Amino acid sequence: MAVEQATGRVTRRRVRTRANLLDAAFAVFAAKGFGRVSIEEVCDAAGYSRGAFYSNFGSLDELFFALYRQRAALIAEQVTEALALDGPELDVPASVARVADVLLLDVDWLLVKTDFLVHAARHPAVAQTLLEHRERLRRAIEDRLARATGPTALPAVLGDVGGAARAVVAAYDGVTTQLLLDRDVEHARVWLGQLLTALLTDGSGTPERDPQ
Amino acid sequence: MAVEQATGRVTRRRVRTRANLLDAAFAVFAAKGFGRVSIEEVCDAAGYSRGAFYSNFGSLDELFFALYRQRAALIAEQVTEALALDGPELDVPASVARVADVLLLDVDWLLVKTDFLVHAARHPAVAQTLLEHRERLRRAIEDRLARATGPTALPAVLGDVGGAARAVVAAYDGVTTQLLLDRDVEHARVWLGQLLTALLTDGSGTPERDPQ
DNA sequence: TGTATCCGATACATGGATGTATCGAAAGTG
DNA sequence: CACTTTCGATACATCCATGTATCGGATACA
Repeated sequence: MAVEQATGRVTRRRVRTRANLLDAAFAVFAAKGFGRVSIEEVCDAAGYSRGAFYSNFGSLDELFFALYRQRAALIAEQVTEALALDGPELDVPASVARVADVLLLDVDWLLVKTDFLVHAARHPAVAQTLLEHRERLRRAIEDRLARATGPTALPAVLGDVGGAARAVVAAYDGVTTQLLLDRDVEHARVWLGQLLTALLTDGSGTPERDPQ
Repeated sequence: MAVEQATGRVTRRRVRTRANLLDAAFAVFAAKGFGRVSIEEVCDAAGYSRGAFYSNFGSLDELFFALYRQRAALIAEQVTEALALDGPELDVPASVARVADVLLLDVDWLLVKTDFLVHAARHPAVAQTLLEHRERLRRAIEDRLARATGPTALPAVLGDVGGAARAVVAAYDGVTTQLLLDRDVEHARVWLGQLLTALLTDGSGTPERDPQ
């Protein structure tokens, strides 16, 4: 079983093999999909035996969850970084381009993420975690939008800034779905750009601003 | 293996068991997810033994594919029907409401559909089929939009009517993703409505029309 | 460097899923 | 109502994945 050492030694070797297992798992999951992967396949890919696995994780589910957390945190960090590059002014096309680069670059990640989504959809506790993660992302977008636009700057049908932020997430999810099928990253990028521009502006191609 | 009888008798019993297997498969797949389901589970749910399965299908993949085709055709039919209820005038809220009823009503179907998506994402031949299916759906929406709006009636950022239709599909996919996690069908419906209204209009809340 | 602890490899037992071969029963055909 | 064909149940052999127990080598620490 997975060792929960509350106060044991923190072995250097352990964190290395754990990281290796996670990396290998990412590749294997991306290639074959969670649910079509055996523990042994992950171990083979990482160059370990199953003993190593059971010493670090209790089950494939646990590994999958850890993998998702690791990678999602990485992406979230990169998104935050990309948004921080903006000045106080919100340059929609530029922001979108940078964020889209981060979010749509790695199709393997999208595959694993979708696997995780459909897994979460059937496990309420996991779904809760994922919802909270999405909530944080949404809030980051919301803050960014609020910082640069006035209360009346967005199309009224979306409601407040929160609605706009949720629309951004929905657009991202929608583009992702198509991208998973056609694998055309470049097209997905420009398409996401168009979509977000349409959602965040009045249709003239530039975002509405406060009446000065 | 699955019997391919080019010119045999068309047994009545056969079609019945096949249909029963498909129905049972839908329930089991929705509950546990493709990839976590064994052939025997499907047979148990349907009240047959594995002999019946192998007499009708060659593999779980084959059954899954048949299941998707069956249900997708059903949904497509209902969508077409819902769109046909419109008069020549395009009443965006009304159309959206009817179509959303069809598309978002059954969370079980969304689960199976997403399973199929992620399966297709890793099997190019399957992806091709799914892309073609989506293409047909998109075209139906496009026709419907073109019938009721003029060339300049939609926000310019989306490009032509084709772009608008793709935006509709993307919005649907995006809302679906969220719905899978929070399971709030009612909220998803109004949310999809808002989103589509925002995409298909100039932001005033009513669709643009040809200048008369 | 000694040594106590930890980590991961190996071997084993078990359960479950798969595919096939065979046979009795059901359903279509004349 | 024969009787031929098809369908699906049962039994069997095989394989693969899982989880656990054990043990030797690696690692941290004094």
